[in-house]
Amino acid sequence: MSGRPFYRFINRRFWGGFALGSALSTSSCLAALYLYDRKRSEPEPVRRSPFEEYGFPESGAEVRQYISHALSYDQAKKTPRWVIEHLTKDKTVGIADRKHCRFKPDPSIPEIFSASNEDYLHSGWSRGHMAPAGDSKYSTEAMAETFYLSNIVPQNYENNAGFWNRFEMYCRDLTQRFDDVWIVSGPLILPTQHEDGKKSVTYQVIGKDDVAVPTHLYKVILARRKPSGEALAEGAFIVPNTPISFQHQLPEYQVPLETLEKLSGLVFFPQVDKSKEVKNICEVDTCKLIELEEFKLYIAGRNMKNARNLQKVEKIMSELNKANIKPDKYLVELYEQKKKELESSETATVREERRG
DNA sequence: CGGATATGTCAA
DNA sequence: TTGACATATCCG
Repeated sequence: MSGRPFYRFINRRFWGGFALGSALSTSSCLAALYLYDRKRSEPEPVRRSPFEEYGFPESGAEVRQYISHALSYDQAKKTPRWVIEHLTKDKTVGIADRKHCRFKPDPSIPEIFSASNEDYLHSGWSRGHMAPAGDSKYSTEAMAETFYLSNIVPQNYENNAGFWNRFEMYCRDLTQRFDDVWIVSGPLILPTQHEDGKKSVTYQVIGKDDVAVPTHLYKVILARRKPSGEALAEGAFIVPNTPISFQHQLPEYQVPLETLEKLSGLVFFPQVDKSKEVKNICEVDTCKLIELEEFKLYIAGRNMKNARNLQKVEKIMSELNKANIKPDKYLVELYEQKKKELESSETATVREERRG
């Protein structure tokens, strides 16, 4: 159950009527305005959610809640302002599969404020998740909701598949060492300085809906170990929306939380008691993303599982060899297994063809 | 894991 | 004929 708040519906009817000089009487307009104002001064309380423990980045703002995440939406930019998720170990495992998911407009957002898939098609930008699909493997419904375009921003392909992807993997891996991990992700459009020293904010927009292309993406991480009473671990990161090579390390992009708050206009985790000690996640944990070799092996493993013929299988191995990467035990086992599987099925089809 | 794109199916 | 949806193939 969601949809647009009643006051906004009234508001749009009112202004529509006003512009047309239409049948709406003065009194009904005033009544509409009264309802609008009254509704604004008494906002509906948001549904209780596990995210409230340490507060949303904006209080009093309209918050959309899903199974696995919640977000605040920017109706002009057609992207989220921020997306918050509560990540635990058990949410990252399960049978939900992104191959069965599709990007689609969020049904709870009015069409005129929504991006569409066409906006992204051939735009030169990929559809980048803020709450990652891979964080919701425990639930097909939750994963499907991460594909709503309200959770998506235009993102550089290479950044999305590379550095940001590895960043997300690191966040998931945090659940191996912390019981609760809260993550806020979102886009930033930062000013640029020109040759004359003047600064301005400019950004590309794509598609008929003018979806705003962010210059940067951010993540704020808050992590907690449960029984210990140990200090919370926190980190804020600002990552440019451009290709980032494997030579760059995550801590290069860490900023003081206050810096990100100033740039974004948001207060993150307002209910965290700042008088208590809060530690830097990069000091308490590694902040180390997986490296080139491990990453390529991982990709090769995925491709190996999906391989449909022997030619593909051999190609995966030869390309690793070309990149001078030695297959690990896991991949070799996968390779042998796949080869056996495909050989038997191919001889079976040959037999069938002879019969037919 | 993160994506794009081309083509096919089926019902309105 | 079109749009929603699925499948196949490609890439890092």
